[in-house]
Amino acid sequence: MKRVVIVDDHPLVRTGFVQLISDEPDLEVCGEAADENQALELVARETPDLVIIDLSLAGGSGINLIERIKAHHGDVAMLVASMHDESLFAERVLSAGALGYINKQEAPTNIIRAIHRVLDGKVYLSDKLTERLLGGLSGGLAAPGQTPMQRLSNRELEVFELIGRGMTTGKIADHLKLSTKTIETHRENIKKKLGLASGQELTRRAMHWLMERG
Amino acid sequence: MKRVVIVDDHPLVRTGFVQLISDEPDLEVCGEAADENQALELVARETPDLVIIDLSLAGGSGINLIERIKAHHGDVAMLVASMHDESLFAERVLSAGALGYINKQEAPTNIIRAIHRVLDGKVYLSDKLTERLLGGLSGGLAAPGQTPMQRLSNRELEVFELIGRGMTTGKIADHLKLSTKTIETHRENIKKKLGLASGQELTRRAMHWLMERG
DNA sequence: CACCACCATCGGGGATTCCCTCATAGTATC
DNA sequence: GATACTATGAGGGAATCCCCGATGGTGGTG
Repeated sequence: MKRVVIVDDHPLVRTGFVQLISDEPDLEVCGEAADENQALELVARETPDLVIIDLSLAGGSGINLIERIKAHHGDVAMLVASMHDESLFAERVLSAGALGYINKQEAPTNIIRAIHRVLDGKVYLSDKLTERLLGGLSGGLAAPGQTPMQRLSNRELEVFELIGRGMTTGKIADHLKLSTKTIETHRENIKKKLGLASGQELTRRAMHWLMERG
Repeated sequence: MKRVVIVDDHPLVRTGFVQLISDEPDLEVCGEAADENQALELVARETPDLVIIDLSLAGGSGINLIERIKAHHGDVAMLVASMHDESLFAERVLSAGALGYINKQEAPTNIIRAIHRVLDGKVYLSDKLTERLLGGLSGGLAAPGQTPMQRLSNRELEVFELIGRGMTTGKIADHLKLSTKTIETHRENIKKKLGLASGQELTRRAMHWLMERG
């Protein structure tokens, strides 16, 4: 019998999880929390096998909670449930210490599957995202253990940063005194290295990256 | 015994509602729907006393659904449940035909209270919001220029949100079954109303806005 | 009712960007 | 030197951006 703790600031969603998990013969809910402090206290007291964490917690993005649980109870499995598009957060969530990322819109069957996979110590991501992440790695075998970001050349990083500042392709070309075509190529290469599907996503990613380092 | 239909694209939240409502002696759930079409068909077939509607439905902002239900079944009560901050949507929702607006973060007690009020044909809003709306009426009639965001029309708000999700113009047109040209015009008008200079800025603003409200 | 303001829906047309593919010179790395 | 990566650029078709304008609908206001 695996014991599960649920962290979500929406009572309705918590109830949904409890119902879903209670229907499984090998799972039981041993506690609910609505915020970060409650969650930490609960995990310390109950020492559950799994913690399900909502990303959009009020106050403290959820990622922080993952890191703190990881630090104090390294052996507990964590599954993140979010309503955001995964592509934005999945990597950060994994590197913070969680084992899986699932969207709340998913069918209950998939949620259950994710829970079981994570309890087995395996990573769970949607097929689409797994594809994307693995694709990014296989694209360049040259630099194995590196972050996708670290694989960017200096020039590419420079362009990436300017994109994050909201500059258009033309402005960047102007600013760096290069051809528009060159910037377009850089954009393509960056997208390839980071495993991004569209220019919009590139802009999005660049912005987020900039925000994290002031 | 009052009969309730639930419209929400998150299975977990639906389960939560069902649980919550089943615990009330005078309420029962007579159907669930995950999108607009299912919802309309269900309401026509079951003729419930109350429809609980999630605002952030995938495809057709929920406001549209309210209007269509109002048009075809004017006598059914509608309560909107959202995870968004009420201030932006409450007025739109009421003028579209719903009787109440509640945040999913609310305690179950409050949700039940809202359901009962709306079933009685009365308006339900949070204390804070009631205050604000009434205050707005009595205090200054200069109600017009509130937040720039509030000056967006329903459709524009819908497009804005999809932009924030990273959808391209084409995807949005496809998603809403509209011409690309229409979406382009909406983008232009949004930019004008929010005082944005470029499409990049529009994307940026839309993303930020989305992140702040989960 | 007539009028006006706004809304939602489309189109034209030129400038720009996107996206994919290819190419060349320089520079490491081995 | 051979091989890889980097930085620079081009070609071309599709899509988008951004400035116009247009139509029908709806909601108020005199």
